[in-house]
Amino acid sequence: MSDPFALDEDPTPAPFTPARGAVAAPVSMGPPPAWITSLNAEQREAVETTEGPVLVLSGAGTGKTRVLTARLANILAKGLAKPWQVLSVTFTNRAAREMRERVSALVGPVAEALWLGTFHAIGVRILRRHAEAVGLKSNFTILDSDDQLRLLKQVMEADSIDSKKWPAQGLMGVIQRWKDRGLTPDKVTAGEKSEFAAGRALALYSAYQDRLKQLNAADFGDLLLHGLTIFQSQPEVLAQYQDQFRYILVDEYQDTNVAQYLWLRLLSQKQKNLCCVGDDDQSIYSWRGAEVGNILRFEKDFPNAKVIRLESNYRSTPTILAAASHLIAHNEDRLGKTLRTGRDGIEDGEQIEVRGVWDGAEEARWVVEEIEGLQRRGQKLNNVAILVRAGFQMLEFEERLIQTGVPYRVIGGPRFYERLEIRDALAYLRLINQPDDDLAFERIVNKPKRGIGESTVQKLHVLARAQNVPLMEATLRMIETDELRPQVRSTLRDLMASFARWRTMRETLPLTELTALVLEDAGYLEMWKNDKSPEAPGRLDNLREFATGLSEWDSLAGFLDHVSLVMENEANAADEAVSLMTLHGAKGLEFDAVFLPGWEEEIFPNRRALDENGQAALEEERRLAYVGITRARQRVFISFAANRRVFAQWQSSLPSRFIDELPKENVRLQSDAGQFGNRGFSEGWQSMTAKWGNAAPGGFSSQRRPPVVDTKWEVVPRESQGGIDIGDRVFHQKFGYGIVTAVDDCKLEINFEKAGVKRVMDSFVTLAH
DNA sequence: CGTATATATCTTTTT
DNA sequence: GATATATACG
Repeated sequence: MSDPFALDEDPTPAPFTPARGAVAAPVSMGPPPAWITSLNAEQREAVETTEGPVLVLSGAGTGKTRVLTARLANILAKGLAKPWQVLSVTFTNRAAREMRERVSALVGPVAEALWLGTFHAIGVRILRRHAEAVGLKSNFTILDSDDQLRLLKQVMEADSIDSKKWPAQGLMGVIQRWKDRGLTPDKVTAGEKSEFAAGRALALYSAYQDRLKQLNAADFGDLLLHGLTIFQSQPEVLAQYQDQFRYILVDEYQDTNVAQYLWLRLLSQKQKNLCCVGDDDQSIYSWRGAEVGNILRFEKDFPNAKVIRLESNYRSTPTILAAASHLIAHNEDRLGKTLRTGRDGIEDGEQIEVRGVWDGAEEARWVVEEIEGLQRRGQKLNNVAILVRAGFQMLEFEERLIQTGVPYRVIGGPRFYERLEIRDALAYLRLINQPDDDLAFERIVNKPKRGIGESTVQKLHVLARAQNVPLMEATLRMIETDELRPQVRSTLRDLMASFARWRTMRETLPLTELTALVLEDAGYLEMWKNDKSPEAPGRLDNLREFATGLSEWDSLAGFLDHVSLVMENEANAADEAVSLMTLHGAKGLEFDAVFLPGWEEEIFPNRRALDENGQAALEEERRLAYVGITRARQRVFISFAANRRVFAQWQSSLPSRFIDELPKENVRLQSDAGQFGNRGFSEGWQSMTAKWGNAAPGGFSSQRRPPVVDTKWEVVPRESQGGIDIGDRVFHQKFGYGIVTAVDDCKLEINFEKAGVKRVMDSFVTLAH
């Protein structure tokens, strides 16, 4: 471990060889390459200002990725640094992958040797080399949030804290926030004490960290936090990295948290060649500890920093830009930036479609119909996306897309590695890789059923704690005693022997075969073969797929890292398909046409977010809306439903306030009159929108003239919905009969006979007699 | 020790 | 409506 920078980990040939003709020799003469000359003045400045701190404020669609890749290519092509002397951090694996591909296209395979990856991936790479400095072994396990939660529950139980009153999830949040801010237990000050468990959160945090060390494991936050600790406690290690990284680039800087900021600042302190690219209007991760303030702090910490603004948008039509700008202007807390179109003589483009529908199914039907319409006019489905606020909204669209046979892919959906059978298989592999992994041990001791019940595991726990050893070691000791029933004892002995055998085979057998053998030997495959449930065959398929996929890996440790860090499924982008994903997942992407369903109060802006964080959360939700709109090059379709099923219950909903915040002249509002039978939905919806629009400050209804409904707009007489009072018996299409218990302007609270208490717009009910 | 039934909680967003 | 945990019973 003498030289952490030994080249053996850098798969680069020692001499720097430029790509096949792509780039001239280092310190090139002659005209600059096309990927520089094709940039506009600001972009070019951002690329060519290589020395000193640079902050690039780049609005949506202003060519941010282009600048980043050109900057990397420029540094390499000019020979300012070797690829392994350049550190480039992103937030998502997808962004990292894309950047590597694009830099490779410019400068060739040398790009492979760049330190390019997510904060977490880079963090792991560094931590594996210096694990001992924080009490871990180099082969430590990375825990996912599931393991993390189980571990926290154990820690709480050991401290006999009532998990009913204090859910472990809450503690996880508290600890995560501390870690996001770079606080190890010893740095949490008295003033930071959390409410959790009557102020015992800090003690629990401490205990949790101790347990992690025992398990030789780290959670996500640790990947960076430990790095910080190492840098702060071992100046010589820090100095090595400071010398190594001559240039540092950061993507999506607005989403860095304090820990990441400190990490960056330490690493760049010496050379000060730090380039951060971000957009405060696209900051959508404050719930994960992101601090937009890091953008402001940048200029303070690096007083001579050059600030470059990219405001020319090359992506969207002027209509879309205008709508997005108008919406985001409702935020008070922003640096202020004007996006203008970067292309001359471009047409305004189609108006934004806003559509109100009856319920979620209707919405899905409309969206897919529109998609088919676009497709008929030659639109490639790869360039169409449906962006939802939250994962649960995807289901309805999936169903409809399947029904109609429109191909789609879910991005960031239910993850392969999170399936139960895959997690079981992974637990076996983890235990082979790292015998201290008690969480994995507990998961599989009795899977398949071996007659090892809770009481046996308890005995093992007691011994493990008494002797301060991992469960696997405790088991080995226990089977030497006669404390266990003979049958249990021999089962465990067999299991331990199996693991010993597998561990020796690990060296010689390819991973695919090793996995197949382990699962077969353990009886795990047998278990699913005998399972009569309908999903069992699918699980076996998944396990087969899992084993096959392992053939790409030659090291078990490397694969396990991949699983922990790159939880996403590799989408087969080759096929033409509509993308379905969350708004968060869509950041950094662009499409010709974008569908934004579910623009309803409670859903978007999300109520829980508002409950927790009030005004700040509202602004973040609005930024999310801004991100959604600005993903589109040509068309934006926004929709909202009057009724939605949440859990198993129907709820009525109001259009999102964000709809009101769109500029009237760029919007085409549609409501299909007559489509809802004669019960007058469209009438009700019009009156609802009109009234609600009037009530909302800055609303558009008073000014705008939508083609479809405008004429009836102001005409709907107030009395037509009025006349309903407390105590009236009313009828609602979905909820049935009920009694009105409260009236708040046009909103009613009704106690339905079947559906319980609901809040409903008055226009959706009729008086019953 | 294993299985069956009841129940509570879940749906904000991700590495 | 689905899944994970709690409880009772065999």
